[in-house]
Amino acid sequence: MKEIGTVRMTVQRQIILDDLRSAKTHPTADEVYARVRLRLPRISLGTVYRNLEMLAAQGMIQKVDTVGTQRRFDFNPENHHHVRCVECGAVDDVPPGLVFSNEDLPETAGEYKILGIRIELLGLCPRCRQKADSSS
Amino acid sequence: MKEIGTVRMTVQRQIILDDLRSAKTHPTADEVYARVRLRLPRISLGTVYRNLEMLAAQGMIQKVDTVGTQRRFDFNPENHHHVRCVECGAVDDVPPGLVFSNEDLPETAGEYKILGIRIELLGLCPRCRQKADSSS
DNA sequence: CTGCATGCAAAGGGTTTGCACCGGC
DNA sequence: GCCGGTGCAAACCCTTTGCATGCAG
Repeated sequence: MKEIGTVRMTVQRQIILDDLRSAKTHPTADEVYARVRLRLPRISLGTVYRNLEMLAAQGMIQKVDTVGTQRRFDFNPENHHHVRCVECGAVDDVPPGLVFSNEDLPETAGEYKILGIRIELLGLCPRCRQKADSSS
Repeated sequence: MKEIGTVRMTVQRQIILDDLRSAKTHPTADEVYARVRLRLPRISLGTVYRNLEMLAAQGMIQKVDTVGTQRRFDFNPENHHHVRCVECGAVDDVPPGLVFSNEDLPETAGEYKILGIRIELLGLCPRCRQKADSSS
């Protein structure tokens, strides 16, 4: 168990958090980097990664891990699921209760003790849906 | 839509498939590589990747994508979920029907048209469970 | 013979890290 | 002033790819 010392609120961290909260999307680290750089031209990508990771560890934001693609981040730390567009990679929130609520979690599965579940819906976003319709 | 030509059954592909089917675990590409090399010392890791990918595309095996870790492969191509041990990374099958059956899939979520779902249970394997108990 | 598959090695892409300096508290 | 944070660049790690050669059908 590693003890964490004091967490400082640096300008960088503040602006990263601001950006995430105001964008209300699910950006990747480099998208955050690109935007934050407009306000803080000398910030480094490493710092962005470090801060996103740390903010997630503090429970102030949430990591959205998706398989085979870049990690994304969510300003909303509440536990909820995500949909990913298989065409364009867009990620959005799933209305709560739609597919699985945590009460449904079994205590064990086979010989495993269950601690959590990761769910990722795959689908077509409105935009790509239209494109698919009009091209068929 | 890319047309696939004839798929040949090479020695390499046969042995990789054999290995996966007899191991009945969920190995990573390099674990397969290590074992197959005992029988085929000159095989390359690239070939292992290419074949695993191809066998999965043919529906003869299944990819087990887990977030933030190495990809794993499953000799069983049937659609089923997996549990991953958060301690040691071990991956096992979840008894069918335990958490979610595909009939439960909604057609839409928000504005997205739903095509599929990826579920990954997180837990403690029997071994790590014991370790945790005895150390507390 | 044809063209898919292989071995090798290099490139790729996202993420992490070592280090010296910087700046919150 | 102390110690966590930063910028920079290099390292990492898994996976993919280009290319000349090999071999299945």
